[in-house]
Amino acid sequence: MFLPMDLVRIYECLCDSTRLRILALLGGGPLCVCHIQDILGESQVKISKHLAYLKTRGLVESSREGNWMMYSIAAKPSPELKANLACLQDCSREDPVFKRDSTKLTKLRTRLAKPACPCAIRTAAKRST
Amino acid sequence: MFLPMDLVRIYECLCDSTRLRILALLGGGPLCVCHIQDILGESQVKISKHLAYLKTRGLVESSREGNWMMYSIAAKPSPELKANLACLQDCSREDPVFKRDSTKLTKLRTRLAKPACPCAIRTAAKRST
DNA sequence: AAACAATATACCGCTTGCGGTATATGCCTT
DNA sequence: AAGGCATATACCGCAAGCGGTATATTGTTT
Repeated sequence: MFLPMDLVRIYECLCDSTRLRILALLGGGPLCVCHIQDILGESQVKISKHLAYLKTRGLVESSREGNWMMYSIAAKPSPELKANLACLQDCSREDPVFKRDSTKLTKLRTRLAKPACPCAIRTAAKRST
Repeated sequence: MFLPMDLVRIYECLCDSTRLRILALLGGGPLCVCHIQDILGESQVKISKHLAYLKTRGLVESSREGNWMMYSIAAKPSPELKANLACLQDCSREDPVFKRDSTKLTKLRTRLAKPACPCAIRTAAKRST
């Protein structure tokens, strides 16, 4: 009665569209919170809380980088997690929302020579005014 | 913002252990409610409600067979559903709970020459006393 | 038509999730 | 040390899920 729980925990993480989008993004490598926030166009709290949710369930890890928090897919995913993330990447390939997100991400990445934070950009913009 | 919904709907179905077990069982072919009920050892209401849940979201279909209701995986599953069910079957291969369920199922199947309902057996047992 | 068997639904209480506003924390710059 | 930026947490209200008891529904048997 108790071992499908690992799987259930995973699926609980997957049954929210914001979290799906986050995971799809992180599939492409680590990101800081404000990156995610910018790409998804959602509030800071919302993103932060979903990240916390994912973290407590072990799908995601975080590390501080100065002022920013970098989030990434768990370094040592369980076989089930691995399988399901692969499945997600596969399913999301066709979807307009996921595609838009990933386009936004690549744009962001090219716009920034080094993978700095968009916050840096926002700050720069403010200063130049 | 709206198309990952198909995926979300699927994952919502997968994030309960009872539903996972049901889906894993149905992966092996159609079953009537009392089969499922017997194998999982859960109450009638519980099983029935989870089946209804799965049905409204299109993961599962039902057809009446005399007194029984036969449930089966959707005949024309979306690619996402197909992928995720395959993933589930894969993940469940190792799990003790799923294994126990499927063993119970094969026992049931061999015990019954034809795939009749366990209810028939229960009834017969009652009558013979 | 009456009783029964298999399944579904109504209602209830409890818990969890979700998103929002307000506020706290931690690091960095000046 | 003071202010600012990025992020996290507390609290709240609302909606949804889950499992239970009681009851309804539908088909079958006698």
